[in-house]
Amino acid sequence: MAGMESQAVPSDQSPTTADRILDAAEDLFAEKGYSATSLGEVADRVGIRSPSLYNHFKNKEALYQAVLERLLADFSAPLMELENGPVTNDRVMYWLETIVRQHHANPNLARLLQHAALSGGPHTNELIDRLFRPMFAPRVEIEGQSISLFEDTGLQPWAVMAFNNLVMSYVTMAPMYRDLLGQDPFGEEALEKQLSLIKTLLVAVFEYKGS
Amino acid sequence: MAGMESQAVPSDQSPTTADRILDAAEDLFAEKGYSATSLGEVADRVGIRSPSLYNHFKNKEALYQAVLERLLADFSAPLMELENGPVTNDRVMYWLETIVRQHHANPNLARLLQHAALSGGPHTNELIDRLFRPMFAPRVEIEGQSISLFEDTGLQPWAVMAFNNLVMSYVTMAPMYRDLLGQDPFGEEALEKQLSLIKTLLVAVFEYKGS
DNA sequence: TCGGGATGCGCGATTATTCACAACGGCCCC
DNA sequence: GGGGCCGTTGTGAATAATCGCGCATCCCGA
Repeated sequence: MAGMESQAVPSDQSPTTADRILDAAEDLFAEKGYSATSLGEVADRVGIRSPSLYNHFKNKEALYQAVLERLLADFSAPLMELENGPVTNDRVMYWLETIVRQHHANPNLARLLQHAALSGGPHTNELIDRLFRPMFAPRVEIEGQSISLFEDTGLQPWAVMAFNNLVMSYVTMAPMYRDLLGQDPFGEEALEKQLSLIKTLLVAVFEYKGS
Repeated sequence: MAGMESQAVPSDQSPTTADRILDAAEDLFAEKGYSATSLGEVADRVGIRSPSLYNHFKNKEALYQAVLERLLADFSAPLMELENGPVTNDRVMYWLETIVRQHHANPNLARLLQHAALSGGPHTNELIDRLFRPMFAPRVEIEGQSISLFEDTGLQPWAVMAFNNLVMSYVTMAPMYRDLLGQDPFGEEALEKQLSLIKTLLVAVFEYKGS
């Protein structure tokens, strides 16, 4: 789940111990949250003893920050791409699809963010600043009447967050989907269904001209 | 936040110690999750020492179950009401509004559920069974073409879950909304905005007849 | 031989849980 | 009405487990 992240190394060689620690820690932090994750468990997954972790990371907090950094690097890319051009309906649609696929490929960032938001701890702010704040920075230009549907009602930022929540909460609620819908929530079939649903919603919003 | 729950007692008298423990525990479990919540902190909020908790609850797990029970009793009511009649667009709309208001009034159930889903622990199943499973039980009758928009594409349960996620993730992401939108996410103004947004989405879906 | 990395040991803090015991209120019986 | 009694609710002390983390040591490959 956290295995095939960005790697600067030439690809074929086996990952360094530090990377394997990051992988294990990412999964555990995402699953149980910061304080409920024990370094002993991280070490167990890597196959070393817990004091060995300190050869690679200063302490638990530093390990968490490193995990966060690696995730944020991956996930802030699509938005920067969106803003490299006019914000049309089509490109918003494409951006949303990219995000959905990305969270399906690695659900851990959504889970980490959800843990942070729930406990309102100090980690929350960095995540907000790096993931969402850029969305509401003074925009280059917003074109088309579609998105301005919300703009003039003051609902636009709320709508943006709503679609984000739609994507991320699917991932954070995945175990529920498995049991309720009887389907692997991260399988190809489920991905197609979620994409189709979100697109339907988005198109409906685009075509809706007010009651 | 967890103060004015259902009370069988004549109302005016001060709440029992057990109730005050439940209130404190509910807030803490919802904020930090099960294992990150310490009984010492619960006891502190009540104003007693932690061993005293054992006079009212067998152990930590039993306390958690009691908290859950009280919440589920409150939150499963609206759905039962929905199913006491034809499932028309108007009544679905009304049901959704009720749910939104309920989660705004007490965000703790959504938070508890989110913690459970994230860690996929044993608490998840009971929540699913009591909150969501009834939604997908063989229905009495679904009327109107609106909802069947999803039905014949096999997306209907997904759509139901999507709107639920929309409501619940707003609550679990509340700290983010406070910082991003600069507004108390549980204030009256925010509630109106979220209601308006969700209604807009729902109407858009109702009126959308396929691209 | 040198040094990065793994280890065993152990300290101090926190945690859930148990237990013996004290305060207190009501209740029966004389 | 008063004295003994008991059940409820509180307490401090103690226990065993777990955790983050520091330290001295050792191993192994360059």
